[in-house]
Amino acid sequence: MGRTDSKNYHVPFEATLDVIAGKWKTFILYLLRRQPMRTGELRRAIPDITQKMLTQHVRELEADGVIIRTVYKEAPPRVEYEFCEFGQQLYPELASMCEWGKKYNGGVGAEKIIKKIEKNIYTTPIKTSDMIKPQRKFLV
Amino acid sequence: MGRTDSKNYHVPFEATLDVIAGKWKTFILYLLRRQPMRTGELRRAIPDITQKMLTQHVRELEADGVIIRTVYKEAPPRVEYEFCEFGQQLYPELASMCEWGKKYNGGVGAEKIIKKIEKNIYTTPIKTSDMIKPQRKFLV
DNA sequence: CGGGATCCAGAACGATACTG
DNA sequence: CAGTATCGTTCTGGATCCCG
Repeated sequence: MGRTDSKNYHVPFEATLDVIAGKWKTFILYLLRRQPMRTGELRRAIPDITQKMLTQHVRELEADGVIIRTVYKEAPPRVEYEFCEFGQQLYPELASMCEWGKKYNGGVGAEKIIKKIEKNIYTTPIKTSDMIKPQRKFLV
Repeated sequence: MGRTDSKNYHVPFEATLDVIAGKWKTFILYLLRRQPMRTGELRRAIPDITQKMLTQHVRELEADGVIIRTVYKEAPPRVEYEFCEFGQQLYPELASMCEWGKKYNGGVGAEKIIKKIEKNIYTTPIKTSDMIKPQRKFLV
């Protein structure tokens, strides 16, 4: 994201996704979760990220109120990034997503169910009368 | 996403994001959280979504092992989508993200911290000696 | 009714060169 | 060291038309 727009969301967690989605944002947030880091540290820690993308993503996270950027008036210039208080409230969400991500593991965790889909669903349509649809819930 | 690639993730929750990110995926998952729905129901429930995008997103979620697609051999054709067991394990993650999303609320929740950034950080660089850097943690 | 195929616009991302 | 500017590429999403 990056503020300026102010979108309308239809779903509660749409906003959350909008803030943390981006090719390198996950990595950046992950690295900053324990301690502040300066620009160069982040760049070296993230393989293949370019200076441009690092700056861009880190600025968007700042604009969204997740991290804080501190400029030290020194020579050579020094800039540090760290989670701010509002951003730290994301920790439970991130931790929670870690759990599922590990199960999924690039599709490995989903293999079983995918196989099941291929074998059963497409070849053997289920009769309506056979279907059980338990009510589910997970919250607002 | 949509399987076929098998990416390498550097961060545990990168995979989770990859699966649920997409312009309409949040909405689709949100609608399916309580009961199965057929294609037309989803399309009518999601304003402005096109047939193409609905099919595409729903198929990717299926390929990622999150939802199941059931085809009923009837006339006219009837197709239903619902969370599968593996996908249901995402519920806590989604619920968790709802919480932060509500606080954020399109930037409103972040307003305070943004104001603080604009006022303090840019104009008054903090002396290194003044900075307190508590160790943080949120999990692997 | 549900969905495939095409073509296209715009956003996201990347390579490179340059600045205080 | 950190960041800006420009340009090119790639990828996502959308319009439109057609099919069983």
